[in-house]
Amino acid sequence: MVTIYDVARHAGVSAATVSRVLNGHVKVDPVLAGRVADAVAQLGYRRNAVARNLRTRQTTLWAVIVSDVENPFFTSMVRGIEDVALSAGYSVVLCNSDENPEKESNYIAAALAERMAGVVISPSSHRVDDVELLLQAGCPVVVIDRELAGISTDTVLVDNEHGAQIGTAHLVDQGFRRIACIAGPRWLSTATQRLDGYGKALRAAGLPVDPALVRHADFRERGGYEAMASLLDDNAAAPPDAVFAANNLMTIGAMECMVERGVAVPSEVAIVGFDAIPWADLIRPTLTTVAQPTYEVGRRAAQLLAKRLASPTADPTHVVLPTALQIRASSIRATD
Amino acid sequence: MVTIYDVARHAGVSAATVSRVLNGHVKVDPVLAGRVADAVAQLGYRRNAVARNLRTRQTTLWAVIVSDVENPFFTSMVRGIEDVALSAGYSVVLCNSDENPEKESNYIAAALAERMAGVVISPSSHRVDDVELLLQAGCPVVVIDRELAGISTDTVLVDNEHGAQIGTAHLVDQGFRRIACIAGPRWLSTATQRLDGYGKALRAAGLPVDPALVRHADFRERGGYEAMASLLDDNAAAPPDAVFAANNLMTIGAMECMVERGVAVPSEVAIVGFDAIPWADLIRPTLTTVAQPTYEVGRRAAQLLAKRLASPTADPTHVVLPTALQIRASSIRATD
DNA sequence: GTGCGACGTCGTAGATGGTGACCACCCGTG
DNA sequence: CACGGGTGGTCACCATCTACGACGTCGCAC
Repeated sequence: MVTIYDVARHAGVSAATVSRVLNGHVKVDPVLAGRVADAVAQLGYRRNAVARNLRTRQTTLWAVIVSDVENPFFTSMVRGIEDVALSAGYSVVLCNSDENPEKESNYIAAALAERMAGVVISPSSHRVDDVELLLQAGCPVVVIDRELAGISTDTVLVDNEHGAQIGTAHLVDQGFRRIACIAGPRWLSTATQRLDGYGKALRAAGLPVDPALVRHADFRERGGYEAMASLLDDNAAAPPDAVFAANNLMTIGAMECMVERGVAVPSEVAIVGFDAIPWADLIRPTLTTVAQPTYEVGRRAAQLLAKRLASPTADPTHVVLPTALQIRASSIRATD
Repeated sequence: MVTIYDVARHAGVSAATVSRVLNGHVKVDPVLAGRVADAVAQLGYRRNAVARNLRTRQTTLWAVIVSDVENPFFTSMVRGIEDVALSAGYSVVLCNSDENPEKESNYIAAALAERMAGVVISPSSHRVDDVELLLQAGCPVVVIDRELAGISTDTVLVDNEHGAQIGTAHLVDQGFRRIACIAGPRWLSTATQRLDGYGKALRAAGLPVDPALVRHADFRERGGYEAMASLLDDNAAAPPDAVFAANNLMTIGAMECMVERGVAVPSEVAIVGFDAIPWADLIRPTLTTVAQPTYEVGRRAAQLLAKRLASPTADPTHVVLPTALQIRASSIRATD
């Protein structure tokens, strides 16, 4: 591997001058600069970021730790982060914690060990100590999608409670009365807030919140499927006439369960899901969803991180983005 | 940030001894080792991977450069890579080249600069020089999904030609005669091989390959949509009765175009897509696809990379995995 | 019991590649 | 000739690893 010294020798200057040419924040005689540039090209020199990072005590890498790369919600967000990061001169490395706190811990340790410039994380765990570690080490963190209690960082969330409320209220408006909820894991703020929104909408309509109509699952397709199956099995006497599913993959799972069992949607059971679903227009019936501005969540998070790197001591910013109900066929009550 | 010297001082030993305890491949007096471990715990020491990477001239990071994170095909593959990498002691960082050769170049430069241990790449460009750079620098590369001509690396592909052939032949078997093809970018091996398979199936059935029924698009949803629109517009006199779409997102796009225009699938135009599509069972009609073993592609690629790191001089391995036709409703000819 | 050699363990010091503060030098100008 | 601004070289430093050498201990032989 060719080093800066090889370049210096080849160009007949000192290594420091090569470094100056490479970084460009100090003036160098154009003649020498030219010789250096030639030497770099001829030798095929590429600077060693590892050595550079060690000396400068900083890197240009951002770690983005998402809880499920296979969920289109997160990949769209990543695109938003990337676009901002690249234009700010940073590179994004994506880490998939797979809803697994242990993997998440490992990636945080790696981010710390590699002295990454910053971290954007959608926490898979409600534990706060790993993130605390990052902050103690002076590594800026932006928390997205999921709130982390008891810790003060820049945050970008969406209005989960309100989104769930309008989604559920829409079902109420349509005349459904036994509205079930497939909620997420109890320890995730997104899950509890969406469950709260569901409850609020029911109470606002004077409807009871029946525990028999609420299931907690894991935000995965399989979990949604099983929750739906359990809702149908356990309420055979008085089945739900509608379901509010707290994320996209669980909505899919619930749909698959109903298709498999021949439950007609929406005439027997209507459904509204949280999170947009790719090609929702092709699914029959088309799915009513509470859409989040996923790309925008990523973009804002990246902007916050860039700003924090510029001024580390500013007060944490909390951004809450709005959701929007997109009404399609799956939630429309058949007119008798 | 606490360094190995701080630990050494605290434990009353030399930094070298701390290093030995940390790495564990040299014997150290258990008493000293214990003191070191205590000091590490008390001070909250975390070793600086940057310095370590510099000194050892190696890292434990793999760069996985995919051409589109938003395509479920790639994310599933990434999971396969991850699972192997983690169990082999490596961490995976995911880079999204977004089908953009320039971004790809940047990420390769970053992988090189950061001296990553290895790279798994699904090339967005047919240019070979960037990958050549990696190889010259001694960084092992595994190419996946797309062939890179004129370069010798470990490779994991699927049998694109055969997959396309059985997909198209299935349409022929169903009695369709004007079978169009929405092909991918001309410079991607996956695209040309699938187009070849399409042609082969037609010729085997004694059908002509009509250029008016072939469109090249960009493997994106939008591209599939536009290609379908163009196929319908330009062949208004004698429209295609079936379409073979060369990847998942373009299949979706083509479907959306047909839904929008009220073209009935499969009675007016049937469709078969390459690549599985998530929740294909929920789409109406359900989609016939040529499925690839995506997770397995990732797993095998990771295994090859791990093996290459162990023995860098072994001959390159080429793995070709089979595809399988999954027949659903979108390709079934209505019986008159 | 003493001396010597072997072995095991630890510390010292140099190396890894690059950066930047500091200093010396050159040249132009007053 | 003195002064100063601009340039380039020297060298210390970033945090860690490891080759080498030193030292202590133990065993064995005389």
